[in-house]
Amino acid sequence: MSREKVTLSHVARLAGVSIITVSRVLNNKGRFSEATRARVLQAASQLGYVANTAARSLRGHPTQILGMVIPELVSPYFAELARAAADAASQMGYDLAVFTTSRDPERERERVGALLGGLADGLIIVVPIGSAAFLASLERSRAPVVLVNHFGAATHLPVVRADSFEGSLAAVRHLLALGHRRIGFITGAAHSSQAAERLRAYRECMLAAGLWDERLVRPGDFTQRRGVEAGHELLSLEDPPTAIFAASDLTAFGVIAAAQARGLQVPQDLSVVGFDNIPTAAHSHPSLTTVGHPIQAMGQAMVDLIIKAKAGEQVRDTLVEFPSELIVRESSAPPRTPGEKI
Amino acid sequence: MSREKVTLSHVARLAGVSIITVSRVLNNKGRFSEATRARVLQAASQLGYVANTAARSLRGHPTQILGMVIPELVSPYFAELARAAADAASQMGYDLAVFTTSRDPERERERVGALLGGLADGLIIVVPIGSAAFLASLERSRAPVVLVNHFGAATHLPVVRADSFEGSLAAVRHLLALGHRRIGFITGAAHSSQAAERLRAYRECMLAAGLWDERLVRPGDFTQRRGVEAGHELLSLEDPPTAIFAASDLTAFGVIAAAQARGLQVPQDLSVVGFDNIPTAAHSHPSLTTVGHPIQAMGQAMVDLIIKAKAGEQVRDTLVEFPSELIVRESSAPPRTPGEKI
DNA sequence: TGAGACAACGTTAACGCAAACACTATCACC
DNA sequence: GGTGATAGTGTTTGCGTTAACGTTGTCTCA
Repeated sequence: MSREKVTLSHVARLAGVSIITVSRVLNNKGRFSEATRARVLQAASQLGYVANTAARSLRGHPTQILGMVIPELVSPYFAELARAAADAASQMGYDLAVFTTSRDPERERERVGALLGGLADGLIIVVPIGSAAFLASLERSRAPVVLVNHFGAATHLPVVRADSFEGSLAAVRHLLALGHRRIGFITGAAHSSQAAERLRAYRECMLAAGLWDERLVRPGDFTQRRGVEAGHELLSLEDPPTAIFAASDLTAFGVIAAAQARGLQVPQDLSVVGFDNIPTAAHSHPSLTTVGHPIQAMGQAMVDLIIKAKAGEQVRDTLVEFPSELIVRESSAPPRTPGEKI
Repeated sequence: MSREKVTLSHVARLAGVSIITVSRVLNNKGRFSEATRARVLQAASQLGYVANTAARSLRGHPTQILGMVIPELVSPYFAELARAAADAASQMGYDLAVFTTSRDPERERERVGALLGGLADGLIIVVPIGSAAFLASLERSRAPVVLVNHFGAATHLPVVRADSFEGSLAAVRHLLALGHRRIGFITGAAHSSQAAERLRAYRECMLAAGLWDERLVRPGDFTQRRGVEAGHELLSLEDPPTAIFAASDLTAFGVIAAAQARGLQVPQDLSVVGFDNIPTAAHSHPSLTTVGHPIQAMGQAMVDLIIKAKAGEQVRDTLVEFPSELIVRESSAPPRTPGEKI
């Protein structure tokens, strides 16, 4: 019923015991009589006492909060990743605080420091922010940190990542097996290592098949808007592709929209394959052939690693890698043979 | 270069000054000579000093972190809301920590308390978690809190919300004006007050037009999956609707997928209108007619209110309400007249 | 009956930081 | 040459919590 903050000493006074006794009862740690326990709980509840997290943390008590830094919230892939981590954390009795990457690396560094300086018990970092120096300083801090989808600078920090290469290879081979020869590709965002892997797989596969053509590759940024644009660009070629592999599902949907806007049918006139297996991919028409990561398992792995690190287990140089998997749905089919044009 | 945590006193020792001098230099507060400043900064950087947020917070220093509690990350609407809040917060020099709602109300209450007990300077709560009692206890705590899209129990806490009624009314009237008479509706999640408003507008409008038919209303949950199902349900009626208004864009896309799977064309055979104006709505084919909220402005309003409250300004009973707006795109058109069936 | 065991609770200190206050030079000025 | 202003710096204290240790009281058993 008080209006300002209630501390242990208020509860203690009301219950007629010492501060430390209240602390023990509320933390269920140490010895106390049943009668005391009842009185303390009654007093605490009457005053609406809530422990001050900052003080606890200062004293070395864990906050039960894990921090997660992701590039953005709006992208379905990152949203799913965050959800998976949140689920796993919740199951282990933690809360997950999600932050989006700051544009300013200096500020980013400060924030990571602040998080580890009492706010969070551990940190899940989804993109390699900043330099090798930054990673090195994280290492030195000995804080429980796990990097996700990190392919960059060498580090001893534990890493959870999903392969993009094999899945992309499977996607392109799937299109080749269907009989496609002109297969377009729309890349992901320039700085993304995952995007680089997807492009690498496409390039390698097309080169091996003797089908590489630079004009079939268009830059993208994982967005649907760019998918529409790049789709039109590819379909405007004098010798347009019969299939397009996009580095994200959103981009793939953009391609489908572009194709439909031009009066083309998917998959009859154009096969489209995405990447990410976002929820929408299964519930669109046509449903989307795509490559997926085991996101639930990745979330679990991140949280497990953090908790292990907190418990003092050795996690240096741990690398947990998950496979990507091709999921064939309706948006990919054999190309029309020359004879059966509309 | 140290491996354990570096405190002010370490920096002080290395710089050959007292703790408070280091504090002053790093916070750029109070007086100190240029020489001292340089030595302190050098020492701090050499040791990799980062201020301990918990200790600062305990001392009354703000953390520059705002907390936000949303029901889920994966829904595009909430993701956009979080993004808007994060942008606004960043602009004001704050970081935004996003939490998803816990299933357990007791745990939720604890967490909110913990956040306000030293972790965050303020809290943006997107759904009315729990009871009037919970809101009352939040009020008593005098912490900077703002409720978003709260339509429930009476409270003196500041509220930012967007209208859903007028926009929904406009959507249904738009379909009526196009000539539709059988207009289906797919609701949002059962517990959502926004969903209730959208249904209320639909119902009121259809009743007023003398077109109300209970069978045209199907329960939904804002998801695309459910949109596919409910779409098939509606289109399987003996007298199917010529237009469907869905309480979310994802659901609307589900309806479109269902229609297309049945060989129907949108909008020629079926008009579809969504709600939320998610980014995808503009870049799909057909692009989606929908109702939108001014999400950027809402995010700004949330953060402004929190900051005002922190500064001691009176925000009791403040209600900032934003209008919803119909955005007409390609997915809505006049119904086929009886004569022009396929 | 008194020594010892142990349960129940309290006192004190410390976590890292910054505000309040206190102190010492240095300098200007009458 | 003393007064006071001011710049630069240090000491102390307390934020709310919990760990370590200390104290008190009760009970058991030889």
